[in-house]
Amino acid sequence: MSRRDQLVEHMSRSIRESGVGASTVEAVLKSSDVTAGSMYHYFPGGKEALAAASVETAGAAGAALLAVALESSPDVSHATEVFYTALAEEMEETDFRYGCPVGVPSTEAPGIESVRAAGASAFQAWIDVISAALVEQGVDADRAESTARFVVAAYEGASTMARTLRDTAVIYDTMASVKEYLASAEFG
Amino acid sequence: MSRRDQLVEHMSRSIRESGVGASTVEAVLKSSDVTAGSMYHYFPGGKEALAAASVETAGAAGAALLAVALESSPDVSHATEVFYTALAEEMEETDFRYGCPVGVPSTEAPGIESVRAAGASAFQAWIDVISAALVEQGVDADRAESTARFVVAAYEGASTMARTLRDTAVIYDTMASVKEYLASAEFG
DNA sequence: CGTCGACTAGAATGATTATTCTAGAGAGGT
DNA sequence: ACCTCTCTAGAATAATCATTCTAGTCGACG
Repeated sequence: MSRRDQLVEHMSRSIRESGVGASTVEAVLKSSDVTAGSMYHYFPGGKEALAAASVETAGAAGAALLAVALESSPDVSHATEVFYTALAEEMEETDFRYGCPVGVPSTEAPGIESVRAAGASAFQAWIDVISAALVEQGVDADRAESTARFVVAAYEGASTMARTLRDTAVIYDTMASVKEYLASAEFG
Repeated sequence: MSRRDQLVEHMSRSIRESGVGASTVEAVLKSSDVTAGSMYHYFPGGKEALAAASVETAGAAGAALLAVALESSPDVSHATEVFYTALAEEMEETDFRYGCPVGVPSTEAPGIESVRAAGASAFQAWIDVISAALVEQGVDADRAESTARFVVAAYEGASTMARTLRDTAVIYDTMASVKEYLASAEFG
């Protein structure tokens, strides 16, 4: 793993835990065992550029994961179950320490334009993948797009609330409602 | 308005815009025209205590607003429309600058225990108000509670995404889905 | 072998920050 | 008038941070 990737990885972890504002490059350098010189070689834009890169990387990884899941089993309702369950399990395993690597910076630091733009690309990519799967299931394009937006929004909100309430119930409840919605509305 | 309230107000605004981590007491002091001595008189716990107080205040205000809205017209679907529409309009009016005063710190800084606890109280209070209104509408208690959790989660996620995408479409789409869900599921 | 360019080390710098401290103003009671 | 208690002022402090700088190392390639 290159030093650049190490930096991105550790910055992402720090952002998931504490957000961009409270993440320090000093801590990231230490935990990733990279020196300042190296970091400013790869990221002349400094902390902001590193944060944006970490959002971008996480966004792409999420989109890839979604795409793979929906490829092997194109049922959006089933994919919903898989992703929400994975989220709930990770929350419990990590004692609710980590938020979404895209959702956290997007909520906290959209004032940093490069971070906001990376978050927007990520969200849109996720929406596109889900929307395409819905279209595949016979939903018309407009409704697929708006449904996909709703699905991602519900997921992000559930993640935030679970971490704050320190309880996965909101994840399972939201999952159940989204699935009910998909069952009742998409094929009606 | 007391100096204490000024501090809470300006800290809340700063958090909504930039999160807790990137909010500085220096800036809050300056914008609220209060000196450091006064602040540490009211908040011996410093920045963290001020942030927690601002989350608590915003949570109570939100619960009161919800309660009033649901009292005058106890239809949860209608209240949903009112709140989502208000959110979308505020987003446009303020150029997507401000996030939810409870959701932002809860997403970013649940690692600060006092902030997390204040956020949890706020979310639970909102859930309780909505749940009570659903029970009033004839929904059984368990289902009311889990539906309320879903409603709040969807709202928070929509707020985050709208700010990042700089587009209110996700708010209206999420609102439509939540309303459809309420219509199809709660009285079935 | 030598040189060039990519990459690294890590101390130094300068700015920003939260917090503390000392001193005192002002109201309200006695 | 005087005392006391709450609150305010604002400079001083000490720590932390992002970034820059100088001086390299190392490998590839002529």
